Amino acid sequence: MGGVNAWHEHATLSLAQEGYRSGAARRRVVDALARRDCCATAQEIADDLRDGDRRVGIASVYRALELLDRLGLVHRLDVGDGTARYEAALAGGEHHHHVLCDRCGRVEQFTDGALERAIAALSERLDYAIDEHDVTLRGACPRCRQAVGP
Amino acid sequence: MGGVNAWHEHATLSLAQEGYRSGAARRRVVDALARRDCCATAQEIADDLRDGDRRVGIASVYRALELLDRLGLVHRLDVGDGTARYEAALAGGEHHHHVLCDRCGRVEQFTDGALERAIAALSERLDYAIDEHDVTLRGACPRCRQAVGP
DNA sequence: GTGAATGCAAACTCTTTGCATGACT
DNA sequence: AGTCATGCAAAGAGTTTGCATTCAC
Repeated sequence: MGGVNAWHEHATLSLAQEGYRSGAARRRVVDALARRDCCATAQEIADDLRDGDRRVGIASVYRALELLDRLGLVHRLDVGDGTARYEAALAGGEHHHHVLCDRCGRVEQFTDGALERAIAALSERLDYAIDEHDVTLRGACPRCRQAVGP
Repeated sequence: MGGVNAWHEHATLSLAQEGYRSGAARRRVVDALARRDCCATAQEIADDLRDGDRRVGIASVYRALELLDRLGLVHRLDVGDGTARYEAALAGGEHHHHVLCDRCGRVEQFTDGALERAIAALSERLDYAIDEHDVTLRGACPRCRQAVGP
């Protein structure tokens, strides 16, 4: 728990240690990511940061996200709708995967130990030096399932 | 084996049965997909089909792929580079997943029974009615691994 | 004061759509 | 012959880049 707040601190510290200056845009993008518990698109983050007349340019959001991704502080993921999503990368390899409702487009997260173990074992037998993995499940979410049936 | 040739026949038949006319563009896209053993982008397929002066418009490639995807004859996948890839969807749920080299961009396939079992078990316990899943691994491929080290 | 960070707008890439022409049944 | 499929070109959507201004150090 409290991983998200810890992430905020970790991200801020990492940026400073890498010699990046603390501008308003990037700071607010980090804030927005820390508040979220799951992934968000660049546009969602930009919208989230609109506060009256104050707004962060979408280009700055993309630039901040690209930097954070390069430093390993966020994960970029693509659920197949042509729009990238980003989320805080918790330290210690702690991570989750995603379920996408193929009817309403909702994205949720899940974790599964057996899945992680299967992927770890699998990674051993491939010739690749695996350092990342994504799993995306697709199906009707409880709400849509009820509305139309399986 | 010979699943790919079987797929060609299956796809052609399905399209006819659904009442779609057999135009040159779509027929050639099906040919190209049947020849491939792994995923390809729309552009790669279009390039593959350039034969001297004969060429298939990129719009027709996209239209064919979209139709095939809608009929469940191809799978669309996104490895995170912002470009969709497509591959023949073999009948009987037989499928594979992908490893992406994060240095040279090469994409290869793999299959893993334990992984499939873990996903099946996991699907049972989620509230979603899961009907699809993708797994993408990322890491240095053997060639890049040798060139720079792990 | 210097150089990085930001915002705007233009450029770019991938994908989709409109429409006239050509092809299949 | 009638209608669907195709190709071209233009439109869209998401993302990146150029450049002048502002801000952090």
